[in-house]
Amino acid sequence: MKISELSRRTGVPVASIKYFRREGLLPAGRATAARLAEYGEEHVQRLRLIKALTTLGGLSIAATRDVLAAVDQAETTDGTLRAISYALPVPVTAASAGDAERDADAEAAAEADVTRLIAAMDWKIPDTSPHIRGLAMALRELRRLDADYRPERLVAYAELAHSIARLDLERAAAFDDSPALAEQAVIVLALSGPMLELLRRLAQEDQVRRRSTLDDNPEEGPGDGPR
Amino acid sequence: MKISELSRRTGVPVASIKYFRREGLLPAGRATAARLAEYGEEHVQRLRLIKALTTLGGLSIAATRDVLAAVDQAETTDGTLRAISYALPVPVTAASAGDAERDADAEAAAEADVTRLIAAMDWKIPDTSPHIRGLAMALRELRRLDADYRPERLVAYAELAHSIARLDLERAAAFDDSPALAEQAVIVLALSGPMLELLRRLAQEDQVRRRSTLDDNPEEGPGDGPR
DNA sequence: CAGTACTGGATAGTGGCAGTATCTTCTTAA
DNA sequence: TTAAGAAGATACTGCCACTATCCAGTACTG
Repeated sequence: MKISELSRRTGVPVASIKYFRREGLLPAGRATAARLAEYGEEHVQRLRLIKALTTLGGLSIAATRDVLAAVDQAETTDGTLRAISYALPVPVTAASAGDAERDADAEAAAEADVTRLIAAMDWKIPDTSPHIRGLAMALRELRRLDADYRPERLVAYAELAHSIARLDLERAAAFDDSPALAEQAVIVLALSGPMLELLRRLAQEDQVRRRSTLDDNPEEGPGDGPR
Repeated sequence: MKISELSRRTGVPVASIKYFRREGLLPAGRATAARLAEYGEEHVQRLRLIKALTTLGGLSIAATRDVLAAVDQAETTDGTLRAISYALPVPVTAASAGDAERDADAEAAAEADVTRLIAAMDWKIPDTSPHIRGLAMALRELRRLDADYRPERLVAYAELAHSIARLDLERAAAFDDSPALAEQAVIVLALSGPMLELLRRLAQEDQVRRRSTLDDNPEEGPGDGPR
């Protein structure tokens, strides 16, 4: 199909398709002449994925390129999963300069907290993981706001995060050895977050409403509570 | 204190402090003369909160202003919680035009799925909640990618989201009737998400690594699994 | 009490990002 | 053979989050 039809099928303007090609998110079409190319279903699917990663996943164009590169280089199942896991940008990277006084101290303390949490959860994660630094920075910032995010508190969240990750990986593993693995894996790894965030917001809304009406009854009605 | 000291204490450039004032995120200092003002600890704290909401929470300046306005208008505990819950921006708002054919159909079907999910979870949420539309749009997009996010699948995530929301609200409720309630509430409601996302990514990393080494052992070691 | 440094406020400028538009050269179907 | 696209290169736009400059007014300094 021509680029105009690709545009029509996906709803992405021609100029944007060209832009994605320039930025390396979309492979070129099969050239049929010096100045003509043919696009196929894989381009349609790729554009859908690009849109999902950017609008739902909130990824930048640059991050999307990196993630898609990992998808394309998929060799083994594990390698694919790992590559995608690292290609995804770490939310919360840059923090502030702050008053810089004992920044190093606070940073080190926060990182130690994270290390302890990881040990408590029995997670196997290399010290070099960017997520460790990200979480440490987040905790430092929260601590500065007098928010109570001590490790004991965090464990409850960590256990829920663990359950979510298990659900995610189960879903990704279902596509093991399928050619669609890499694509489904990136969907699961990159888009579960935003979806979960929406569910969390809905659940929060419910909790807030319950407080409003029952007010001083922290217990719940029938039919809820996981497990 | 003068603006320069406020800047030094918080690490925020003077020009940015002025910018935040202009945008209504930061109240003006107490005027001591026609062209001089005095800032206090509340300004320091407010700047910390602004930084946390923008860098950790990923909120835009406009969204931060709205959230802070809700914090400042805090009257009752419940009102505060509700105002903040609605002031937070909905991730995933704008979607695509797409091929527009049966967009309306798909949209309606997705929204029905969400309604069914909410009923199944026994959540009390008004039909007008922006999160419902947001989730519906997210599901439609995922469905288009052939990702398996049927309601049955979603329930498992929803239950976990419910648990998280309960943890969050418990923490916020601990500050009930405290003058810091609104502030702590906004921290809990707005910043739990990013923190959880980091934890989820760490947990994902662990799961991926476990697959790599044990490969075909989906069961786990000791010390994990929530409840 | 002059000089300098600093202040709050208004306004203008900057840099990055994600597209969007234009221009030129080519291809092809009517 | 000519008008309607197509492909690619390059330039432009709009938004956002700052950042810099300018101005009149204040305050410490010696």
